[in-house]
Amino acid sequence: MQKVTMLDVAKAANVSKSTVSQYINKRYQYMGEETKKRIQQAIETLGYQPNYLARSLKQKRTSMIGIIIANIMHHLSTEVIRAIEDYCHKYDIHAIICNADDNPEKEKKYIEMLKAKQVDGLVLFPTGENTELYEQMVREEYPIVVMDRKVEELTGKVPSIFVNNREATCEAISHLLDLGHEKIAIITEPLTISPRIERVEGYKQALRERDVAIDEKFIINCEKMFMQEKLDELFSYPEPPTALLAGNDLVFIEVQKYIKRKKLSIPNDLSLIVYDNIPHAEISTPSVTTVSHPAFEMGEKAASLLIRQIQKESTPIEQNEYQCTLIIRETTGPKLY
Amino acid sequence: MQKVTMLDVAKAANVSKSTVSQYINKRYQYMGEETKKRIQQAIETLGYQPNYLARSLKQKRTSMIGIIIANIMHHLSTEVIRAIEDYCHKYDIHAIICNADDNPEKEKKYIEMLKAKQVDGLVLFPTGENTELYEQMVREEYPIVVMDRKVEELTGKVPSIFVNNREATCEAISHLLDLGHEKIAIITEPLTISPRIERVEGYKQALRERDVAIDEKFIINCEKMFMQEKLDELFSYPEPPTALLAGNDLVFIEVQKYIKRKKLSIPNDLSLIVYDNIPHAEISTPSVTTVSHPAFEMGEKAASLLIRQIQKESTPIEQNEYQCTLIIRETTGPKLY
DNA sequence: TTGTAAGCGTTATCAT
DNA sequence: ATGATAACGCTTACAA
Repeated sequence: MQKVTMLDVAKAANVSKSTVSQYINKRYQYMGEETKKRIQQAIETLGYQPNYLARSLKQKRTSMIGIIIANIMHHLSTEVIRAIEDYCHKYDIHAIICNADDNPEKEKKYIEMLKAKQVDGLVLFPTGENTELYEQMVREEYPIVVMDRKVEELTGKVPSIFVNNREATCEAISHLLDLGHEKIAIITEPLTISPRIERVEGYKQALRERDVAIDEKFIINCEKMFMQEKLDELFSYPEPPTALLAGNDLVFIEVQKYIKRKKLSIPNDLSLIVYDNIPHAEISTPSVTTVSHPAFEMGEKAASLLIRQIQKESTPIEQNEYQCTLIIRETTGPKLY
Repeated sequence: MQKVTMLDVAKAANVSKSTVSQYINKRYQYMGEETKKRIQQAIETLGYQPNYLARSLKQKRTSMIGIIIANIMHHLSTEVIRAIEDYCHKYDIHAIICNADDNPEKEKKYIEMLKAKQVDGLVLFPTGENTELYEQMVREEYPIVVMDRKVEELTGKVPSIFVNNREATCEAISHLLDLGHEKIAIITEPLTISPRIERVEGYKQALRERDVAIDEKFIINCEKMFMQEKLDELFSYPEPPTALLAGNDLVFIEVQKYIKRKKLSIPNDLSLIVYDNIPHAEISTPSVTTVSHPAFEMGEKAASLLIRQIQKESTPIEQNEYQCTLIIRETTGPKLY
């Protein structure tokens, strides 16, 4: 295995380590043609591969960044990751992905691990629970970009990327109202993080703007494992909802299960909007009306902001707000039968 | 940022670097209680975090492995990755995922990059096109586990994990025959890698076993971008197929598009089986009959085989064949209307 | 144009 | 029980 070192190459080429190093790093300003050839020759015959570890240790940068994802199961996460990776690729930077699984312990562990591995910076979808750690990183001026979830210790202190949850949800609900729905429900996971709170706010705002009474029974916030029973309850009311907004893609799965179990016909029995990009929205039958993130742009922006920080360029500590858009498809379309 | 080093801790605690190192590595066989406390104290007040880079350089192991995925878009990939990560986690090993995107160039680049980063070993879903590189790794006795695709340079030389593509496909087609179908089509991507070839073989075998004529027109192997037109052609024959096997999850997407475009009703107009685990097979409507991989076990096995090699334990160079299973759901069920 | 040597932050081998 | 000191494989002044 990897045993051939730069010194071996140097010996084989009859030059010194440093000359080989120059060659490897393409700093052949004044290097003799002859020497280059000998070195290249030696590298090939020995099958030499530089040891990035050693280089990183010396250079104090690893050309790696970390991405701490709150929950990898969200499709948005994978899209953003992909965009970040693609962007980093251009800079020969490698991204290491860690899934905190909505668990602050894991988040902490991963952040510490990545820093120990000397990654040059972090894109963070925070759980929100590691206050001290966040503050410490801000103090250290460790390069960070925060995404998706607002946490007090970080907003205004590091570049951030959010979306217009409130407004986009408001627009979605307005669309349902336009279609004539009056009994509209919303179902989300517990209101522990900012996007969920903002989405419920947007829901209420839309109803208020149109003078539709807000019925708290139509607002469900619970863990996924309790959603089946909550949905049972919801639809057993005398006047059940005729439209439903699923607060994210994972919630949608629960809704789908319910729909299947009750053999509901969509959109005949129930109109449906799903928050978040979901993979088969377009091609499933019926196709799914969604509130969709510009995931690609968000990821690109995150990567560029992080890389700027790493390269010590002045980086505006701004909150970048991206616009989610309502994409109307068949689940809110005209009745099918 | 990270500037506090072991030496700083040593000074603060009034001991030497080596003592701190002992402490960090929990080798306090003979270490004084008093000393331990002082060191711990110093670590905390300084906020010291060990530099894994330096450690790895010295120890010649990084506690990282690489996973080269041929195509991350396959759901099987993500499941296997997840299983590998979980398993590695127990050994404090971190997995770095690289997506070769079915591109041999990228595969080569990533393999070389990962080796340069000194990862301790590789789980490889090979594209099959990097003959020399594969052979080189075998020569170097670099720890490797190969998955999913058989390539000549590697089989029999490194531990491998495959599935019974032929038999499982045969079973799937037999099921369709049992249901009374006689016009059964199969659609896959081009026959460039072993699993696809084996699946088509299984298809033919099933028909032969039941004395059903093989109609080459019913065997489609083409790039995804041409599938729509091929499907148009397929269903415009005088006697179009009444059942279809989609050769993997990505092909299924194309099939879904077609179904939607033609407003086919499944399984009334067409029975459907999809090879590969697909995420919503169970909860979509109609639920999808699949030939499903034991992805979790495969991933675990891969990880364990790799870790054994890394730890220099004797590792059997065997081909582990896992069994795919036919899971019958509604797309091959009785007609719905 | 190339070589010498110091250092990056650890671990590991000896001494003490 | 703890400390000196030499690696690990590379980069980078600076010297030649």
